[in-house]
Amino acid sequence: MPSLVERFSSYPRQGCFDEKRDLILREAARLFVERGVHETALSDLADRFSISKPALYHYARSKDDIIAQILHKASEDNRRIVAEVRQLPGTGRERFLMAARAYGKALNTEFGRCLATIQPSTFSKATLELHTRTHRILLDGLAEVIEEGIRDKSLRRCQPKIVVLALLNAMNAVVRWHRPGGALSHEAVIEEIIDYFIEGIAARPK
Amino acid sequence: MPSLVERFSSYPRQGCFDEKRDLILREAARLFVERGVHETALSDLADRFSISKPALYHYARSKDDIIAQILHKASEDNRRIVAEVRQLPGTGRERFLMAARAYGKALNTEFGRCLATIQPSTFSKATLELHTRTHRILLDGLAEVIEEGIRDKSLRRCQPKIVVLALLNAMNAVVRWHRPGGALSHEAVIEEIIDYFIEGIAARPK
DNA sequence: CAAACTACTTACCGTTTGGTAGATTGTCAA
DNA sequence: TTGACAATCTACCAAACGGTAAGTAGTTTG
Repeated sequence: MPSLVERFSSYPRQGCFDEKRDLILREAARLFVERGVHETALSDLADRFSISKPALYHYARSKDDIIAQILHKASEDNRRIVAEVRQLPGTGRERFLMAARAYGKALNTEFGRCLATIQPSTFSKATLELHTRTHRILLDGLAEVIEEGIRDKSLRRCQPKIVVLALLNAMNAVVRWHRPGGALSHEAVIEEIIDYFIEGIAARPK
Repeated sequence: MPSLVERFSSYPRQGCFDEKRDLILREAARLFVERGVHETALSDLADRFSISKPALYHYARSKDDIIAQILHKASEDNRRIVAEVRQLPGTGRERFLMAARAYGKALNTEFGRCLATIQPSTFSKATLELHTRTHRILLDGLAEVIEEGIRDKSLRRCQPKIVVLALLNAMNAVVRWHRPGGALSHEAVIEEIIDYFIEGIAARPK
């Protein structure tokens, strides 16, 4: 599979605006995860595609706009997860498992990894507000599923919001410490973590 | 209780070098957690104590040295936790609980919070190496306790390293999302999270 | 008192970085 | 062919920041 950079230069000079922007955003997300936002200069990003720094300003209004666009793409996945889990049949426990797996999968993309590792202190005020609002949707959506699990007795009594925050952050951190190529794949690690949590809040036979 | 800033100016002009440095490091740690490392200029830190920026260079050789000193103080706590848990009696499960609680307590200090939230991408190469090495000690120490719990049958079969990483990161994240003054204290939140994990990996009666 | 030292100060420097102005090149439609 | 537009370039700027040079109060010591 050709790298993002190779695919960029294979595009014609004109047209393909959306595709090129997507490649730039994905490479930016990769660099932000790898080195951090402040350690990634726009000239670094431009160099990766062998274009000049001002050329980036055709695809984004500012550095913060790059971040905002990345967050927007990533949070769309999260919105979708919440929307889908609402329509899923089954017990609260089963649906929570499905939602957690979906989140783990979305996490394993450039945008997902960036959303998981980026520090809100690097956001502008407007971007921070947007991020907070969309993050709330995910948290509330998942906590709701746990509450249903408690009601239908598939899960024990617990603090749904704390469970969700703990699980999401434990999964997010995988992006920081897990390096592919080892004994366990990203999916396997995610599955393990979900398993510990579900077991931890599962209803117990008396 | 007087703030760090107030305590600084109450000291005499001379003497009290160690105390003053400690206050500066703690305030730096607070700012790093609140705004991030790159968003905290040394002049910001100096302003908090109403001193000039070069005055800071009496207490640290560089900005990275400030970070390194903070990390050193925080990792001393972690070393102590590992050393103490090795000498503790009881099952693996009981000892893991104690170690996790001790970590949660150390987390609720300026240096602990900083260690938990700071991004390694902001470290210099030397500081990163130091951090990686001391972090390993904590991870290995805790994983070892879980392995003993599996052997003594107080814990079920699981992946000790993944459990430790998931738990520590779930706890670290509390620093980012928990705001004191709500319904639950820091300690209560930590206790909840530990409980989910211990239940998640506890041995089951057949 | 005077030397020596601690704990600062003001003024400054070099570098990096996000962002802009304005010219230029390639492409397509009329 | 030519006008219009998309895409990109070179050159540049202002601001911020880490860090340094050199000098100066206050304090202790002989």
